[in-house]
Amino acid sequence: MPELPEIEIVKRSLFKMINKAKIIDIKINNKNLRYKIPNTFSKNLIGEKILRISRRSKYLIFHFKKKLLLAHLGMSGKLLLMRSCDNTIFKTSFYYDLNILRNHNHIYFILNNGLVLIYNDVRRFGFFKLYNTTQLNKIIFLKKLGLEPFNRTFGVKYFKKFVQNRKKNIKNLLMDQTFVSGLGNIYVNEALYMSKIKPLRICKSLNKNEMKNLIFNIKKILKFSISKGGSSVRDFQNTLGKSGTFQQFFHVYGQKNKNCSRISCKGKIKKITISNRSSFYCNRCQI
DNA sequence: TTCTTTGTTCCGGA
DNA sequence: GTCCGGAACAAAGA
Repeated sequence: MPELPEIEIVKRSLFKMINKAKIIDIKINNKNLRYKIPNTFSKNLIGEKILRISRRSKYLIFHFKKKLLLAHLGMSGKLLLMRSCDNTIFKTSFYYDLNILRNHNHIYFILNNGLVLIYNDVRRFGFFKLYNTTQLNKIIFLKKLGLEPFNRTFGVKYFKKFVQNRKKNIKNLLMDQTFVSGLGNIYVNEALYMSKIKPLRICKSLNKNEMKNLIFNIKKILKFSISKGGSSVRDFQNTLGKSGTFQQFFHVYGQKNKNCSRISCKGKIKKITISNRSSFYCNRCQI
């Protein structure tokens, strides 16, 4: 379930291993990802050198001389690197001890540095889209996004202005990618717990201190998770097949019926559904 | 067999 | 026109 920290981890491991590599071949096993991969995809990418890899929200961007490749991992997408052995790479010479089903390997990018970048996605909700431009502001997916959480402008002033006349609850506001981009269900639940705010609170009702604290905690929790290699709940693994450990630090997500981890609090963690998504909160310290 | 899970888009109602 | 949230999407595990 890749959210911002997980994508950041993937970006960093990719950068180390394949930045400046050239794509020399592409094999597509399944075109039917969230958007169908066009027939021209391989032809337009073969021969291109990866000049830079960046991240915006939960999107990965591969930069080429005159093109951009936008990638989204959806819910279960994984990018894996494998070492190729000469000319038999598609038969037997991939080696991996990961618990990953090979028939969910949808795309193989063969690189000139002896590595193969594999896109694996059980649910096929992820996508790749190639653009004939190097300008990020031409990409509609990115244009719609709100501020990055680490942006300095993401503060109380921005929050106040955005929630004016809004009736949304705070959980849904934080999930709204046009408000702040990169958070998903896990980090929203955890950030609200840290901030002692109940997920059902109407966003307008937060006072200035609560807003300030919540914004601070969002930045803090994302940074901490990145430092732990992200969370490995269900499907997430980084590009080298390593799992993150942030899930060891969850206080509410998946903790239904457990005692609140705040020493002075005698509350219990409740699970409710908000907009078809599970929400977890302490019934005592989150107000 | 049914429910749950994930992020995003689409669509209908207020 | 704007805002909001439910449904849909794929697939697997409980």
